[in-house]
Amino acid sequence: MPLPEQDKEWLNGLTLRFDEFPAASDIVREGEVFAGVFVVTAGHACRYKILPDGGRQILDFMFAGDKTELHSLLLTSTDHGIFALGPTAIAWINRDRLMAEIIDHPRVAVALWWNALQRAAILRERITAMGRRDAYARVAHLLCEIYERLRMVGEIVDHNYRLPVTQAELGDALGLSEVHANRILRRLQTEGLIVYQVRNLRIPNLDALKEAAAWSPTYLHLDGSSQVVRNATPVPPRLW
Amino acid sequence: MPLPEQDKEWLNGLTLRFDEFPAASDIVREGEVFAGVFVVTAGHACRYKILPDGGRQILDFMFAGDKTELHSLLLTSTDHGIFALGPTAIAWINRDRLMAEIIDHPRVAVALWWNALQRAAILRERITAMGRRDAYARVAHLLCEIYERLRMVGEIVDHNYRLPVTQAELGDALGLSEVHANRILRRLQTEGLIVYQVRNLRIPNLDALKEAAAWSPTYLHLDGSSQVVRNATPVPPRLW
DNA sequence: CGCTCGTTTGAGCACCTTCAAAGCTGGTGG
DNA sequence: CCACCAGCTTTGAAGGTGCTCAAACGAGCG
Repeated sequence: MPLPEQDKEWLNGLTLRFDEFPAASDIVREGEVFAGVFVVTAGHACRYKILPDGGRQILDFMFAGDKTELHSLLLTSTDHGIFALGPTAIAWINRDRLMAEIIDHPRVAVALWWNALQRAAILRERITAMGRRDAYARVAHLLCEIYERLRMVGEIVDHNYRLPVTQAELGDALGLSEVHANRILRRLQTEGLIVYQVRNLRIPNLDALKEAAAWSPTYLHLDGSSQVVRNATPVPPRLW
Repeated sequence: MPLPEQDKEWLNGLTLRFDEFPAASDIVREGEVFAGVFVVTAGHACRYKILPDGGRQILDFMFAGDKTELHSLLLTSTDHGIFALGPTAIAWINRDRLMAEIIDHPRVAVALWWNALQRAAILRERITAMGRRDAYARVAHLLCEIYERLRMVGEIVDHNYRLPVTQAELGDALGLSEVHANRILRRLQTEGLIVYQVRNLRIPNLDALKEAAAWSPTYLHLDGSSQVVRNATPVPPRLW
């Protein structure tokens, strides 16, 4: 996300082809040989796993600018699927050229790397929420995180964002039942912390919601990130 | 972990200095500026977070061969601490030389990269367990995972491994209370799936435990990994 | 030998689940 | 343009998994 404009354009040149997926369709199926690397250019997707008993766990969300890690080079098959929550557009990346060109674009390499570290931090925060927060704080926390992540890519309009997620999916992301996810959302609504209608979320008072979630921005590592990317690189350019 | 012997030796040459930590001590404190990269050479450590209300969440475990990701280069401060569960020895890595030498050792770069991908996969599996498995399967699942990870580094002796973890810590890792963690362990014990005494765990019938946990090895990506590392690299050598 | 830390067990309770059914809403076809 | 339909949301009621509080037991250590 925190890529300077010039590198973004350069990245466009790497695109193999664009693809679109309708709402509620699989982009990558669990267990299949990983097709390649892609970037979400618009829409909302998520990674998920299906358990033997049919249960589903949503692992994390992917918004515009998010990319798959470079699994395909090293791992033979995926351990999870990727699912388009709403209509979603992606750009498949030419792996060989990506690899080859990264040498000349240290910033991009650093950005990719930084991105992978941030994703891991998000996973750790999710674990923390699922293990040690109750359903109320957990839902509030996730809504805060999505807010901040969408804000970074300019998808927050007047404290509103689209969240094309059913309440069952929200539950699957947080380890809650559909019914309980609904009750928590209703409670947040009656308390005035959110206004959730037709898959659109409005957060009138972000600070209040963050308070309820005990949300802290540190795990997103927003501070130093873009500087690092911008200020040349901490490693010799030719390295990457 | 799946590093060929020659690269291991080479890695030894990169060590800045060795350090030892007693049981139940902090190796890295949460929020501090990240000191650097290190490898656990012996012992058992874990990453953790402390919540505002005092609750603790253990994020994952680090055994011999596990290393910190290269956070220190890109992120200004840690979002989590690292804690020595038992007496633990680590090797601090000389970052600059690591960076510089990686160029000439593509295998090592790939191994590091693969390692980061595997760690993320482990985090995703943990999320799945916490969200969609009950306490019984969750405990069994973690014990299976630790078994397999320790087996890779040769720390399983006759179906036994040391697990220098209190039951409270086990609970903190899985989102359970100390009391409930205890009850589940006792249940696994009476069912003959484990023998757990003085922080030593014996698994008489691994398949039975895996069955109880609905454990599948895919997320560890053990299959292709070492081959990839061994078979030169999928990318031009000079790249990494 | 006493002390501290960890384990074990009991009892009561709460959060969250499951099951069931009714109310909505947006999309589709007649 | 209306009616139907499918999927999503909402609400109620009952039950269970796992928590909290509390206390006893054990074991290693100074």
